[in-house]
Amino acid sequence: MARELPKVYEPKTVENEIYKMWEDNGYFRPSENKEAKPFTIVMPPPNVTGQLHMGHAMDATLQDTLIRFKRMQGYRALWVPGVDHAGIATQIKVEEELRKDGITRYDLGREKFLEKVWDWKHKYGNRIVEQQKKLGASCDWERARFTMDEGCSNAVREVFVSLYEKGLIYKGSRIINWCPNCVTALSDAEVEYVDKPGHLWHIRYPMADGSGEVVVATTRPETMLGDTGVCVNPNDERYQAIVGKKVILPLVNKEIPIVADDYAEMDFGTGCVKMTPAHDPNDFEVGLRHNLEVIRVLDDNGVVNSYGGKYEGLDRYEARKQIVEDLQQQGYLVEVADHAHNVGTCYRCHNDVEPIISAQWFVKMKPLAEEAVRVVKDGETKFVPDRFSKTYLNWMENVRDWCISRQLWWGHQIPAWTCEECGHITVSREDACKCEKCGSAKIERDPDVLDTWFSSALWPFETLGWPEKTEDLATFYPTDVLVTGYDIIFFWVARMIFSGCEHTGKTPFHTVLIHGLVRDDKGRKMSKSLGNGIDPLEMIEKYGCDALRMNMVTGNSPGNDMRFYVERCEAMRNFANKLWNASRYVMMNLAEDAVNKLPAAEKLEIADKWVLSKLNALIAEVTENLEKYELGVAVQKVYDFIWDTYCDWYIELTKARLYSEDADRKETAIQVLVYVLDQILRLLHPFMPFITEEIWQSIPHEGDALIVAKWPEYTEELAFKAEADIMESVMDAIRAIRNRRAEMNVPPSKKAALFVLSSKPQIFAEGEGFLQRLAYADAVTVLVKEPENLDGMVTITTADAKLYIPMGQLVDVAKELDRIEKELDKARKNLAGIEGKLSNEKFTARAPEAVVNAEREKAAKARDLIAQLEESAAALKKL
RNA sequence: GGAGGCUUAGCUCAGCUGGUUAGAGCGCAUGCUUCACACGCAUGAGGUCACUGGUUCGAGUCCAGUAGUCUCCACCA
Repeated sequence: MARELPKVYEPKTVENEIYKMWEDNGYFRPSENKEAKPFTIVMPPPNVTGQLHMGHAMDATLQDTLIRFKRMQGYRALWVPGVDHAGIATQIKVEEELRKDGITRYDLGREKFLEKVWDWKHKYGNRIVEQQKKLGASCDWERARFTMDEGCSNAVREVFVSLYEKGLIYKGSRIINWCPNCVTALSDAEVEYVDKPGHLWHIRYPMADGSGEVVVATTRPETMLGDTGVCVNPNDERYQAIVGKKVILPLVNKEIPIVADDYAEMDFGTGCVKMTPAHDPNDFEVGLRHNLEVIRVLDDNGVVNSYGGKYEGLDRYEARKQIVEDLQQQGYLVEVADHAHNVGTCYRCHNDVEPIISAQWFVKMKPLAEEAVRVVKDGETKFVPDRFSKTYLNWMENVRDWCISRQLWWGHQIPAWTCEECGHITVSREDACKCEKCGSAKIERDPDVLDTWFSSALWPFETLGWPEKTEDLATFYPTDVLVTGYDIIFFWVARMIFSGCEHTGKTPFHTVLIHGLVRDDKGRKMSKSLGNGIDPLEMIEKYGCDALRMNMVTGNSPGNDMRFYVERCEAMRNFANKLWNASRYVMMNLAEDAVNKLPAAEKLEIADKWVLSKLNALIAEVTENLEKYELGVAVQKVYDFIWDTYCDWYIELTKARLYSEDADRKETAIQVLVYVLDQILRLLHPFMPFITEEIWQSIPHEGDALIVAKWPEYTEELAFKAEADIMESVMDAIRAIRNRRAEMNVPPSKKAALFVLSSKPQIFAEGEGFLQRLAYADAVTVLVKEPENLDGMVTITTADAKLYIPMGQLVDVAKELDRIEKELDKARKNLAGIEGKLSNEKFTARAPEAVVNAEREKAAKARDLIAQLEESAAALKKL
């Protein structure tokens, strides 16, 4: 009987059904087996506004591969999914929608606006989840979390209050990065510096006493409206006399002092720097030291305010233009030089960020960083690859206080109430109704919300129930591996580590597996503006999810970017099809009532023992590679085994038996075929979950589903070294014959007799069937001595045998001799190399014995080959 | 100004703790209606592993330097 399967694998029809089957059966939940060790991954929560892109596809594929591997190994594998509320991104999105109706969030008011955002969340928030399911992600959706759900909100509140109580959160006026477009403060990490061509304007500031002038240089002339001083280096002889004097600020006509501070570098520009303490972090520091006034001249929208005099109401760029023009006209502009400089831009909207003095909330980082540095230094958390621990440490050791307040509405509102009577700030776990100091009921809640990353920082434990003492938290925390891209080490990984240490006393994961970015085929970042993004869902539609996943993981090495080639999806689709057809072949030959059971050892033939040995080695290697997070290496080995070892060789080797009349031998072959196929499917399942499950369900199997089947293990009894070697000898002969026939352009349909002379004749007696089928021999004769007549005989030499094929007129003796000479030359060079090594006493004395022995074996083989070739040459010459 | 990555076949990339005849995919060439698969089979061509030194019995693999290239971090107006 034959089980019929379609000739071409159709992923589309399979994937949805399989996924549903897994989900319906609860396979994504960690097993109930309390004896088993837990293994936990928390998923980097995608933005609620997100659309699945290749970055997600790679991230999810790596995580899912690890989770599936561990699940099969018997761990209580838990992959916690969730979605991030993404403060700015989401708010902007909803505001854009409102704009279509011609309204702003201010028209609606905070409460109504937030309702709109929640509406939006309920409407679109599940889209990214559905897309992740298309990737085959085996997360426990029942445990899915949202950074603004009740539990996470509680966690955020608890963390904020407890840090405040410990004095690690404070409110203060500092220079922060301000995005005039998003109208909010940003953290240092949220600023992207871009090299932009600009100018250096040299401006004349006359001395107040009329004794001359100083010239200052600036890249942002509009900030001069807020200048409250000029700074020179105390050691600068040019300016010693004028320190303490005053200059007149042009356009503003105001006297400002000249101060001396190391900050001014003598050899940059003129050595004089204008000081704008409200709009430059360095100037702010200098200002503190010298008691300079702080005058903020730009408002929240980047427009000049009333301190800007006649420039009030101008946007910062217009103001710059106007001011430069006026300086020029009034003769204050000395020089304009081209000057490229590093401009901070908003990581969300990419507009220039303005350093502005502003009252914001900060997390005091120094005390928190200490433990976060220690856990990485002590290896309690390891980065893979290791070089990222340096990146991390460098950042953490120099980290500055974290500005966590955002002037947005969408997010966790800061639990702080300011008293209108006494000015005291009440920070509380419960919503406050009166001032904790004076008892006044006239208190007002801080309108700001927290940085989105403030809640993401708690992700590994808030998702498991913290601050409640839940069973999940006890079981699955600390988590095991965090998988993410190097682009968010500072934003997220670093903050999770110090948060975990501070609030749970434990580093949140022992391993951080870092991957790179997915780039387009030209190596460019995939981006909306370039329009070079490739939609993962489109690839899934076209080539199947498994093919896309394979694309993401083959050739992928930790920490390195990869280019996306559609052609590789195609190649992987082909691979899926190959596996599909190999399975079809096995099933076609399978009896209805077949079971998957390896035959007794005495029934196994050399091909069986060979493939089982190879499989055994594969299992050991792949398991080790996966445990070391070398997913790319692991998958390559599985791929090669399936295509090369199983399909191209083993299946072909079994054909003679499968089509023979010997029921017993046939049975053995088919049993081994099924057994190996089953093992292959297990090894491949973490990478290609759908097709492997689909096939596995169709072959004889024990258990309900491959997703929860046992991971293969190395078994000593299945390592048949000697038999595997024999098989390789025969395969060598087959390859050599095919090679010669191809060179001589002999079509496969033209069979020929084959005579074999070997020091190991029994090998070739056993291998006769293989030679017939795979080396186009019609009859195989094992010889005891060299044939008398070599006329019309093609001679092929391998390490273990000499093969003779009577090809009559096709043989060209001169050509034959020529090629033997070539082979001899190669073999002699090879031997010379090995002998060189062996005659080196230092080598034999110092190299490990196994290595030396291996070289000796190689030398012996090389000598045999040379002897054989020489004999052949001599025989030919006689003709 | 610091830190780090990359440089291996025509293209894109693997190569783990030093010992392989240096691999894969795509591409290329030749042949094949072989009863699982042309999304296939067989065979082949193609590499002084950027360069220069060093360590070692032995280096694509470790160390130093050089060149090219990319990235991150940093307050030089």
